[in-house]
This record gives sequence, C-alpha cells and structure tokens, in this order.
Amino acid sequence: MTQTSFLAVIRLLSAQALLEQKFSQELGSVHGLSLNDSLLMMHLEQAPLLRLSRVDLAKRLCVSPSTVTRMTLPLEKLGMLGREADARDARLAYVTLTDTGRKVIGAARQTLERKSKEVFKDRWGAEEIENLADLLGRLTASQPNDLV
Amino acid sequence: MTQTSFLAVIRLLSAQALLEQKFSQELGSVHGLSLNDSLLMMHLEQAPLLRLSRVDLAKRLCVSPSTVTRMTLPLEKLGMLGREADARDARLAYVTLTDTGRKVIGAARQTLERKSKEVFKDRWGAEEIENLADLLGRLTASQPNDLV
DNA sequence: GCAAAGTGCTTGCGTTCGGAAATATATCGG
DNA sequence: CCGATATATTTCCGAACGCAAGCACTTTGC
Repeated sequence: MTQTSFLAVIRLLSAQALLEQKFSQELGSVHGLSLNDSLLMMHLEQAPLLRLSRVDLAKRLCVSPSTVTRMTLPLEKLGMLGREADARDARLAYVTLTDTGRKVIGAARQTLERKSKEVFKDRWGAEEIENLADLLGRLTASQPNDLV
Repeated sequence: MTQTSFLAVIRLLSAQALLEQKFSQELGSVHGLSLNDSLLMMHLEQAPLLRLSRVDLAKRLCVSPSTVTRMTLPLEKLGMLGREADARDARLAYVTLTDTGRKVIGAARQTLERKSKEVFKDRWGAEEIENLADLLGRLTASQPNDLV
C-alpha cells in the first residue's frame, strides 16, 4: 500500500519536470530568461522597494547564495537588474529591479500566463485549478513571502 | 487580476524547489542517489521486465537522452543497473534494474516515504493530501506511464 | 573597546544538464 | 535491393548549480 503523501510528492516532482520542459524553451528564446530568472525578477517585482538582498532571494528561490550571485551578474549587465548598497549595513548588496527589468518581466509574465492556461486547457474546471493552487499554496506557506 | 492557472503553476514550481531541497541531501548521503536517480529506478521498478529503453526513460523523466546516458553510467558501474540488448532492434540498449538496484531503490523509497509524510505532517488532512495527489495526477496524465 | 562569533557576498572546483553532431541501425518508397 | 529518412544512443561543448573557502563587515560577550 503506497502512501498518499508519497504519491503526491512524486507526482509533484514529475509535474514540475513536465512544466519546466514546456515553459523553458519559449521563455528563453523570446525573452532571454530562464525560469529561475523569471522567478527571481517576480520576487523583486512584489518587493516593497523593488529590491531584495541576495540571501533573501536565495531563500525564496531555494537556491544557494552563490547561485544568486551568478544569476544576477548577466541580468545586471543587460540592465534588467541593479545593485544598491544599504546605508546601515555595508555587507548588504541589494538586487534591484530596473525599469527595463520591469518591462521585460512583465512581458515574460504574459508568456507564462498564456502557457499556464494551456496546461489546464483540457479537462480542467475553474474550481479545480483554484483548488490545486490553494493546496500548493499551503505547501509553500512555510516559506518566506509567497509569490504572485 | 492574476490568473488562477498562473498562480498554480508558480506555486508548483516553488513547491518543487522546496521539496528538492528537503529531500536531496539525505537521499544523497544515505543512499548515494540523486532525486532523479531515484525516479529513474522507480520507473524501472514498475516496468514489466524491469527494463526500459533510454529514450523511454528520457521521456518519462522529462530529460534529454544524453542525460539518461550520463545518469546510468555510474549506477551501472555500481551494479545497480544493467544493460541489455534487444534481439530484434540492435539500436536499443535497455536499462535494467539489477537485484542490487532493487534493494537500493527499496531502501531509498522508504526514506522518501518518511520525508513525504513529514511534509504533510502539520495542518494537512488525509483527504486533502489525496485531493492534491489526484489533481497532480491529472497534470501528469498526458505523460507516458504514471509512477507509483 | 575588543576579541570572537555570526552574517552577507563572492570565487574556485567539481558535478550535472541540454543541444548539436556523430555513429549505428531500422524502416520506408520505389 | 537501394537510397532516403527516421530512430536510438553516445560524445563534445558550453551553461548552471552546490559546496567549501575566503573576504568584508556586523553583532555579541566580556
């Protein structure tokens, strides 16, 4: 007898692999962003001052701080992200979302929204999608600020 | 107004990153397997003859064929996987699950089941977990054979 | 104040992955 | 039967990641 929780976890992992495969290509070729790049910028988008520290971003994305450093470098050179120091703590190097970055992530979000709709196009009712979103939200509720 | 389908997708991606972070470490240190290694072996486990072709595995795992080649190489050297040719089609090189592999993935599965239970330990009812598993199952239903 | 511990960030190294190209075999159309 | 196309697998190359180490700065305990 297989446990339901195990079944849910396995299916979640499989579903993610499927979604990443479906989204990754167009997101990269059209907007020049990876899926993680987009999530990073979306976190910045909803931050109070359009900025977050690198460790904060690392926790939200569930990646290592070094990954954030390496992710932000090219986006900074492209003018989508900026760097801002903290007046009180000289260790902090905030990642900021520039105007260019806001436009790019806005366009990328539209692509993501369109492809998200495609995922549930067949055999899905509105209340079922909402149900799924709610349940997944409870999984990520333990994490720092929820997205969207 | 944010679309519900978009919300569900974003939360699924975030949840996966969280789960991978929680599972990956112990799975690697205790059983010497990555999460993808485990999924690969679990697919073999439920295959009719304990074997699958590499392209079949690639489709099920949503990874490239080259990744399957690279993943199976070390597991084969450790004696968990084997290689078997097809009598009719000389191109095929089936990946087989050895007795050693069956024992290892069996132990790894127990770890995964235990940690899966931990994920839903608080604030989750049995019917909610089942509901989540069902909904996620519909997402992966379009894929080749479902796991578990 | 000051040494010690803690935190934020970056770099070097090894590992893992996808895409393109190469090889081998199979299937199809004539 | 034979050339053209399709499929299965592997290898090469570049990109992305985690971990450990290191540096800069801050906080804590005395």
